Amino acid sequence: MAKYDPTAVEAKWRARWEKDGTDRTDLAGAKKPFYNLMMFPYPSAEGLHVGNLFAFVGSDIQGRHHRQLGYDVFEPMGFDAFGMHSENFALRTGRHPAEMVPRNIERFRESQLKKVGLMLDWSHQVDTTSPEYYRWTQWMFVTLFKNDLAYRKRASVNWCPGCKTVLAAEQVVDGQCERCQSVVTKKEMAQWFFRTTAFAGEMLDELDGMDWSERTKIAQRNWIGRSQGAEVKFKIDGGPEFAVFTTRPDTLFGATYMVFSPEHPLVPEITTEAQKAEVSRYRESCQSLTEVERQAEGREKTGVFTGAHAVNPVNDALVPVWVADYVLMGYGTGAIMAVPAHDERDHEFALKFGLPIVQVVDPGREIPDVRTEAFVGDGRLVNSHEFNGLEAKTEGVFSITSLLEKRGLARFTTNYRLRDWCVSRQRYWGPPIPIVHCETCGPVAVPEKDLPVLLPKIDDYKPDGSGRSPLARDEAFHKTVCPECGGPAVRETDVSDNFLCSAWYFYRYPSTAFDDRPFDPELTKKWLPVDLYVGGNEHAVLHLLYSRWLCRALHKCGFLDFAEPYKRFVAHGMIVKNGAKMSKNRGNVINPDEYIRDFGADSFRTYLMFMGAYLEGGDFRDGGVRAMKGFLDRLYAAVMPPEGGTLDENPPADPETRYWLNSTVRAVGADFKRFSYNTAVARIMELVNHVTKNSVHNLAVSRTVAQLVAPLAPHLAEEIWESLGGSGSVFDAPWPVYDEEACRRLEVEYVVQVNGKVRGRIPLAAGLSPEEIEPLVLASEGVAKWLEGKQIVKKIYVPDKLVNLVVK
RNA sequence: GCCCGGAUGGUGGAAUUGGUAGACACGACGGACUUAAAAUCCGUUGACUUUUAAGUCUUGAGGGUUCAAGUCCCUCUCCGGGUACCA
Repeated sequence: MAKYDPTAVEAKWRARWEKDGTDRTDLAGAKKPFYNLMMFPYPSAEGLHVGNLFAFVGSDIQGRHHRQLGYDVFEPMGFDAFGMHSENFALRTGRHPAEMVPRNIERFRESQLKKVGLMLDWSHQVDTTSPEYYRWTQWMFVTLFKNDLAYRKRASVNWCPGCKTVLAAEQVVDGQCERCQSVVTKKEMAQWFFRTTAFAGEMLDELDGMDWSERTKIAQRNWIGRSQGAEVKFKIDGGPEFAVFTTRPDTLFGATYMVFSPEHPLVPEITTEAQKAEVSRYRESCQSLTEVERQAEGREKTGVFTGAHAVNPVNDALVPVWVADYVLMGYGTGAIMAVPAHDERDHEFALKFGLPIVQVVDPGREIPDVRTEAFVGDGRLVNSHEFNGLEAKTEGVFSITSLLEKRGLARFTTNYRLRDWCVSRQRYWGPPIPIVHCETCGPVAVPEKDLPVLLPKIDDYKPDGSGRSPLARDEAFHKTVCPECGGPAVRETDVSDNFLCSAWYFYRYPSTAFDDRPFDPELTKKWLPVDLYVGGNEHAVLHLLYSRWLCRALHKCGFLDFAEPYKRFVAHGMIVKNGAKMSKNRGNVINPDEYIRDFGADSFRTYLMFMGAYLEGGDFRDGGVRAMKGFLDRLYAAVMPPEGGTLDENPPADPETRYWLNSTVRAVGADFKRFSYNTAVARIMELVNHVTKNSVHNLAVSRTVAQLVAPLAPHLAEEIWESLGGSGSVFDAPWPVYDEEACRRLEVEYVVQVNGKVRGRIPLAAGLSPEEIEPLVLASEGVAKWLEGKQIVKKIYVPDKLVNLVVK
């Protein structure tokens, strides 16, 4: 059998594409722009992971197929090279990130990415660590600062003792640092924040109409977490007023105590002399608790009494005020009214500390005693004086809130779970935050003309845990003058979270040629928002959330005329090996390089896509790539002229061949459209099987096969296309048009069921009427015996498919 | 706990709107070629009863709707992912 040599063929086409500029896009001249974006990788020292390739290939197929459909596809690539992943590795190996990173990038691009056969336009590469890029990352910061979307505040923040830096809420996973798995603690520090909460409501509302994978939207919805309720005003007996947030204002009469978060600023003020020592001891102990300790499964509630009492505004009842860490300062007002009868957490707390439990909701059915178990459900109010009989509901807007609002005791309000994005990092390997602290002017933005604030190359870049970046040790870096008053000043020494670098990289790709603006308005108008973004769902509440927020911010500031960065986002699945998640610990990580070397990129790509459903994920099996090489060999042999022969240049005449050809074109096109790559490969296999079995040697058939397989196996497809005299690149040949008529079979096999059980199959001409079919069915052998002595009470006909006879 | 996915042969996985379950592969078995092996090609391959032929069963478990259920509805089990004291 004629085989092809992937090493030679792939090298040939890599060189050809590069020479001809096949993968480069004329951005200014494009008529039908299609911006095909994939999530850029961070250039780790380990090299590209098979998961990266799975993601990239699935995206590349979309890019290549859109090109076949006549679009001008722009498919760029870059490197997300700032951040702790690179820096931690550098620290471990003792190599400076400034030297290690460029080498990693080089290796990623030249030895790996370029060998995969991705249709990447390398003339627009982006590297987030280059000053030409991070100059504009800093510009983003300055722009946000000037528009009051970036601010500095002292707050209790997540501190990773391993990485010795603060982290955003999104980077704390199960109480641990996303990068190094250290247990995260709380630390009170002054930090830079972006006002992500400012757009929480609109970002949530916008989700409904967005063309995104549903599970990604659900994750964002939960993370933003809207809850509607009321803020109710209480007063400390003989002290200040304070507000609580509740989604159950209807249960106001059931509030038997109040709880303040340990960090609540009113706590020291209201605590009585007698309780001072105990309260301050408790507050200190909360500070030192880690997230893991605080949230430990089944952890008992803790808290202390402040000695103060609050006045319930509806009945003037005095209730004790407690401090407890189950109330969080970062949510609502940092204080709650506790209704132990109708809230599980309050109930647990009340039981432990012997606080009263008053039932105010009557569900109208038998329930356990609220003294032993909280009742959380709908019903009617009781023990609530003038509110008795009103509807009580666990969610929604209640009439009772309006009543309270009229009396000035409460107001409707909406709270979001989302927190402002903490963006400062006490680390070295990131873009310095472009702010200067001046004693007289306060924090001042570095003027745009002075950007970038260059990251100095320092040898001692180890974080010291002091709560300040290693840059704070470099006086030459931070000693400066105030851009406003000219007085002595110090630079901000923290660097930005690297999620800021990745929140805007796709605006930069089209505009890499411009050094006087982050993105060119004309090109941006033409190419953005991104047409299709394919990536992993693990970024649902990180990169995808941040980049949506930044887009909205830039839109509000007048730099973009759209508020959503991606027209469509598709989340691919995760790939596992032999049923188990891949990890270094398990030692079952796949090295893509070896497979590509041994079997070729085309076989590897096609196998990755055949393995399972792209959107669900797949299971990588060892023999798979080899088997796929076997298929591509068979495909090659099937479509090339037979030994000593030629291909028929007439259109195929045989109806069977016409059927297979046309229906495969139809099916593969539909499969590409819905990311169903595994079935697309199966369809092509069926067509190839037909061609082989029937020795079809036909030019049109062969060329079509090359086009069908091209997005999957681009090198091989080009090789076949060229050998068969096709002009130009196979990707510039218009996608074949199928003939609907030829997709129909002339003869079909009817399934005959009796009472829903299959009793026979008869081949019949397609398109017959029930009347024409009936006698043939009744007479057919195998069916007749099931009808003997029975009466047909119903007949169901499904055209060209099935007859079901219901008998008695 | 809550929110999403899943569960189909020995294995990975197919199955547009309910209409032939197991497409397409892998593996296994048998055969051809070969001194032999590899490679390649051809055939068989859900389970059970049984000699053929035929029949029965079969999409995690149990119920239901329907002429017809992997697909729709209810209850439950297990697995994967996300999230977690958010008032």
